[in-house]
Amino acid sequence: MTPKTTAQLKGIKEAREQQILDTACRLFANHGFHETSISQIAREAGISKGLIYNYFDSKESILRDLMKRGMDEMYKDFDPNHDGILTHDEFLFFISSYLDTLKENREFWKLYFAILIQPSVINLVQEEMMSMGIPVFSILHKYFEDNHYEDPDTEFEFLAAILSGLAIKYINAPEFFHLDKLKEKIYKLYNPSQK
Amino acid sequence: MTPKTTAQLKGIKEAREQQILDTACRLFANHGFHETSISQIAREAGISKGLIYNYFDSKESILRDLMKRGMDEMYKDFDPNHDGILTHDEFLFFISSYLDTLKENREFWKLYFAILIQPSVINLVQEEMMSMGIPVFSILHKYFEDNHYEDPDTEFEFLAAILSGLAIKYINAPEFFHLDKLKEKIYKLYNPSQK
Amino acid sequence: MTPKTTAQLKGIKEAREQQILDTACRLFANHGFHETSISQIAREAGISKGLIYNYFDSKESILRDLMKRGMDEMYKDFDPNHDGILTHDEFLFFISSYLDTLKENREFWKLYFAILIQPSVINLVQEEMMSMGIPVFSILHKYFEDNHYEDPDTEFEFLAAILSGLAIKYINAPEFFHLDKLKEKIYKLYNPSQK
Amino acid sequence: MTPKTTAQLKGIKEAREQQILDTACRLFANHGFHETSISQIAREAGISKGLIYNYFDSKESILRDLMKRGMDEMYKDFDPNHDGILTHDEFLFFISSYLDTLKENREFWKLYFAILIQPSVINLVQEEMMSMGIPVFSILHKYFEDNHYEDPDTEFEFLAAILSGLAIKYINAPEFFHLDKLKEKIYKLYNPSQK
DNA sequence: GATGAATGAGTCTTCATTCAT
DNA sequence: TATGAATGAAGACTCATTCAT
Repeated sequence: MTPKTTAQLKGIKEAREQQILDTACRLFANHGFHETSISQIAREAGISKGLIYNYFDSKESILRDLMKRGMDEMYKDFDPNHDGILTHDEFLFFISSYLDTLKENREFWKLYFAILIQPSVINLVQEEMMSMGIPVFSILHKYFEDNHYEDPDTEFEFLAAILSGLAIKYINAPEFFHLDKLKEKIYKLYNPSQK
Repeated sequence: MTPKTTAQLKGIKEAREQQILDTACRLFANHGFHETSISQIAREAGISKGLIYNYFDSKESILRDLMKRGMDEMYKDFDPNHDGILTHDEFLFFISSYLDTLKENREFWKLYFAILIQPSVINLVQEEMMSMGIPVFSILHKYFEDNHYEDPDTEFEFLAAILSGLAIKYINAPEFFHLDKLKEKIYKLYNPSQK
Repeated sequence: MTPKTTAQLKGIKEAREQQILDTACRLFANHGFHETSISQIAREAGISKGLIYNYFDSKESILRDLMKRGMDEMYKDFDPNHDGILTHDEFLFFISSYLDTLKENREFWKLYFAILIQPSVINLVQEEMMSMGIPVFSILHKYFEDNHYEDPDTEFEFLAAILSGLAIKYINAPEFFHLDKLKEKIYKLYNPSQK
Repeated sequence: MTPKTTAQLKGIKEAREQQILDTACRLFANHGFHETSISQIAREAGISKGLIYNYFDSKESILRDLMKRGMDEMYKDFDPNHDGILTHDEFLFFISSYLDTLKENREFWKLYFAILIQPSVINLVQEEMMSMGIPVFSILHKYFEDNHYEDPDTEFEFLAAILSGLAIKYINAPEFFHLDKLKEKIYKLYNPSQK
């Protein structure tokens, strides 16, 4: 009577979904969103074009899903006790895990920055990026205020630039960019004794 | 009556070419390369689609030309006496004029970073970017060596990250990014007294 | 425990079949044949896509079946004693029940006329329509001959036009078309005293 | 300097546009709107798919154009002096030219009724059909009022049904439908002496 | 019998590029 | 030189139909 069990179906669906997202992330990141075709994703994921539309409403929605999951992953180590306040240790821990995630999720970061830059694409995922990004930014900003930095605005902007710059450089040439040493340098920069 | 002189013709040709490049730069930067059509460039430049192909072989070649000219412009203030060596003042001047050019040529920089990030597009302009970029990078690196920085590699990578990061942040939100104050902060960072 | 009897199974099958046909009729009539998808029929009938193919060979065969059943229903009141001859009363009764069925089976009629008009679709159901339609037409024609109308051909054509026209108008705007009054008008038209 | 003259271009454009409309009308009428593909129109018009989009924004807009032109043509003989009032002669003339146009523009009428019936299509051209249809209907209705028919509403509905019915029958089987004789019959019907 | 994941051909539409004038 | 009509390949998306379970 009953065809495939619910559990079986759920398993298949989740595996397929992840398979599509992984392939799409890699292709979007390396070739661009508009430059990657659904056919290409299907081909590389080893499935048919049509099947993709059983799992996602549109090419855009794949991107949105990708961003949403990436953002969740990206900020999971941020402000660990979720009190909206960053201690110095939490601040350093954030920087450290940010640099670590660059290594671990290079493909996502490539995608993230490619999208950040393309107005035609950013509009598609603005909501996803904003919902995560804004709280992080404001907590970081607050950190500089709370710690009595002379010019918290500029400090925040500077840190944001460094973090973006490191990311963009590393994702494009990981073999020439030594994150561990750079991490140390940043640590020194934000060591209270030298503030 | 009198047929135009060769010089006149050349003048017209160059003007048209520049007109096409300017329009293309603006559109590529604001809407993306693949999202900008030749028709759109023609329309906004006030000429016909066909005419563009009298000046450029293809859409790609417009992009290549654009990058080539942009790079020339971008590094024209670098190492002013072309001795391959950067004095401290020349170093600061480079940073300063780099930040200035971000303001003046925001459109080009938008394009530059969008392209930098997409390997599939970068291949089209790799030659142009390399031929200009490598000497700059090696001279900067040499600066840190010559000035006996502890770890010139890391210093260079860090500076490169800062400059890229500033650019990418400023490009995307110029109203929230205060380049003048950031310039000061960087100056302090590289002030010998604090090395 | 006891496996279902053949009769029970047959009952289920017929119920399912009717359920599919009803849903399909409603959707085909309201959205068009090509605009209605098998998924939609399945969803609205509360069954799975695949199951439809246990009952019908194809989407087209659903339409064919629908037309066949509709035609049967449509002419069941025609020439009640099946003698191939229409008395005046039978003639009026036919007109009356035709108008009544427009009200009762508006959905089917919508479908019928939509199909009637599209030769490319009519081919799919031609056989069904012909096998029912032709006898009706010839009996009607005979009625005008038997009753010594001046020009039976034209009379028949005229009546056919009226009946089709009433249908098409009523189907599309039942709230603006008053079948009862129109029925009276037609009755008068065919009242022998005014022939 | 100047490429093709303006006149030449205009000539080409108009010819092409008409060529596309003619082909589309024939195909839409005979196979249905949704069932006709742009490729098919292009193929039968002897041009490329892409070219169609130089002349029309979309498949829908072809249909809209078609309806608009057809409506204009269709009502050009209606209420010739445009005073909003139909004399008896104008009334008969309208019926006569309506029947004539059925012969002359059979393809358009096929399209018109096919569309009238399909809810999925009628929405696309509602505006075009309403803008012409409503004034005509109200003037016809007024004719029956002005001429003191017992029940103008029913008279109007009846006439509308006859005209639609004649059309639908004729366009589907012109060889079996004798418009001239039917015209005479209708004339008699509306001859004042028999009112 | 019943399910729904999977397929792939087909649809509308866009656009870089060519070419007659 | 300059135009824009014309082409055709490619893209996102839909859907009838199949089939393993």
